[in-house]
Amino acid sequence: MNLLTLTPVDVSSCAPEGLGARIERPQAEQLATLLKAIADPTRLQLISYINASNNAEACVCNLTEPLALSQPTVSHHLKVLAEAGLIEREKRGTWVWYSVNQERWQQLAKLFEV
Amino acid sequence: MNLLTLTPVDVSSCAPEGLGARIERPQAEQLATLLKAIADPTRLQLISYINASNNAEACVCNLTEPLALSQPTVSHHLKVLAEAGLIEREKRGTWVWYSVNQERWQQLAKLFEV
DNA sequence: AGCGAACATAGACATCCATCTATGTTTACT
DNA sequence: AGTAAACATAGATGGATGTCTATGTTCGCT
Repeated sequence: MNLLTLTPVDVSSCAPEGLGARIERPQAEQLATLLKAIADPTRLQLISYINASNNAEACVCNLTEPLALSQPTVSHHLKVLAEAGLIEREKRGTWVWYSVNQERWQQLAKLFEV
Repeated sequence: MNLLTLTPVDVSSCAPEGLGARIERPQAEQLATLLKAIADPTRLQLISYINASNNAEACVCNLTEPLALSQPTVSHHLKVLAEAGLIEREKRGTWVWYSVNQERWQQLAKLFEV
């Protein structure tokens, strides 16, 4: 359960041909795990807020107030997104800066190209 | 709760600028509802199986066996997808044929174009 | 060293959800 | 009309999940 040693699912190998061909259970489960990470209103807002920030990055303290959520709740959601490989973590001093993994995001887009 | 009178969310207006700009709670919730519909391994398989079938359509009885699920469970998932506007229903005699709404599917893809 | 700020983790709790069995509804066929 | 098949709906149940409060950890500053 170490965040740093997590190896996120390889999106491009999840469904190489998108959803045009039959996918079997293991691939479907990996894909679903990835999609579940973004299928939450709070996490969608977090991603959009990070993208809309200066340098397209934000720390936790920048996100709690506009979302009106407690700090642990925001941390929890960021962890879910990070475990899915959709955002990246960078610690600078006391602050932790999160940014969207654009490459991974583009891989996701390919899933919908039927 | 009538399936026929449901008016699915207009995907294109959900997040007109993708997730590059801040989205507020109501839009985020609509989007999440849509994404939750596909964030399930069984429903991902259903979509892929439908797409891979003859004429890109399938009836319930074609889907229960390969997915090893009960018929009511399959019907339930198809209903969720239909309510999200991602698949379409067409009754012919005793059979009900489901097909993927390609237009709506393409709209989804645009959400990931950051 | 000690304190405060930023963030993570743990645990609790209420709600949602995927699945099942049982049953209802519609259609085709004899 | 009666029966069987295809599908939907209802209700139950175990497990996942979003949120909170309380607490731990790390870092900078005096």
